[in-house]
Amino acid sequence: MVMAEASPRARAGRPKDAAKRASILAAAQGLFRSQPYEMVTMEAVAARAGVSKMTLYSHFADKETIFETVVRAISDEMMTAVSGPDRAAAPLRETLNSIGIAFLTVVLDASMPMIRHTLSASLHKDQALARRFYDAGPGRTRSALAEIIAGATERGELATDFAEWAADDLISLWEGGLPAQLAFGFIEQIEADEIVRRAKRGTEIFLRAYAHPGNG
Amino acid sequence: MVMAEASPRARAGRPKDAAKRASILAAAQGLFRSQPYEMVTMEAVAARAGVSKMTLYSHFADKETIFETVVRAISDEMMTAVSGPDRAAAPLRETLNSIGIAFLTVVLDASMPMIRHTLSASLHKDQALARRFYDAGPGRTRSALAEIIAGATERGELATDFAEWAADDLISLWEGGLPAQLAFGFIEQIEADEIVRRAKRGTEIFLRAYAHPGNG
DNA sequence: TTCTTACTGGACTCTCCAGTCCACCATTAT
DNA sequence: ATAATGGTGGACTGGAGAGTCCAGTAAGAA
Repeated sequence: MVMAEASPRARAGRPKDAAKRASILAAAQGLFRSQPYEMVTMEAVAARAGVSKMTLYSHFADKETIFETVVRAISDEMMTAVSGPDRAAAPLRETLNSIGIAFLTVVLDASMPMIRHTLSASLHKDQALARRFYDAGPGRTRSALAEIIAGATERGELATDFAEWAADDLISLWEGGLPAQLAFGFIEQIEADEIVRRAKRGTEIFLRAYAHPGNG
Repeated sequence: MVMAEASPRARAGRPKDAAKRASILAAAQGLFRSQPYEMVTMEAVAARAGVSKMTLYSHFADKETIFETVVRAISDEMMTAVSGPDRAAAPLRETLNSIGIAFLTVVLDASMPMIRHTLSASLHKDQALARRFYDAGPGRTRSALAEIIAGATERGELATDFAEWAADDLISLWEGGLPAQLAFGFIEQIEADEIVRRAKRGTEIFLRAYAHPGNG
């Protein structure tokens, strides 16, 4: 008569449908990515998920919880994208390029601006969530880059003053004017080619700016 | 018995109070800068302006009109800030620095993120307004920079491939990670010193990346 | 089978907010 | 003075959307 089973305890009655939960999240993600938080209605989420509104509320406490779950999912996506292949072996330029591509892919191709936008709105309520999101995504990238840059500086490949600032520079160069363009709605979608081009170009300029005087 | 006077025809009755109109705009600007559009209530604007709600609606048709007027005011601010001193005489580095400072001052110190945020939300309704805003502000800066950079390239001071892209790079370097920081709410206010530091640093890195091989 | 929980659809409550109406007072032109 | 318009405060309307309730049905657990 063991009460607590390790595995998810099968309660009596009909179990919740995991597929429904998934489709709710997918629907919400789609909507949160294409419009600001306030404009996403629960009705719309339910309709898009092909689910009744009550089911929404049975799986998630409220709108904010759904949003938070979506954000967390994207955080995970970012984490895996950025901390992808091991970077010890490859030369600096290749390493930076591949991180840049991964970063831009998530940040831009996933059409993050709306999410980011929404985040800043919900900050007033939940600064902790924003912090988590930043730490999991952009913040992690920044740290990883700073580490790489510091290493390259120690090996004499680069001449940087302060690795973290240099990492900011590199990220900025990758992004170029894109976030603004997206925020203003001038751009809808970005092709993979374009992402690669931008990442490579940003890396190149970065390396030129921070080239060690001795090299090159 | 001329009907149409050139000057604003003095209609019968009590004239509108220009000061009230101004205080409404000031109040609205303050609010729109500190929170997203949807959260700014007309009640709040009226209260902050020290004016009744009806007066709001007598001066402006509706909430969107007030917002648009605020945005236009900031556009003007940006324009004058950026197209400030004549730039023919001064050396390139100084020119870029002063533009950078002006740009950052408006974009960051005026705590634009919320406005930008709001803009992107209202895009769905009024793409034209967003375009106007961009053209008056960031777009104008970009063009001016591209022109300057193209000139410097012709004179052999810089080695750039495509002036507009280089302008994007420069702006990105000025901004560093700030827009993101602001969007996430990690930063509230930025001091003038910090702006100057960032502008100078960005310019320096830009010049290093695009230095003409021949120069020193 | 029977019990328990999940899901549906729709009606419903609550709250918030943009925008309006009204009765009254204030200010200016003629 | 008188007409015409501006401003005030408060009550009001209308709409939208979050979250709830309920009666009925579906589906796994015991």
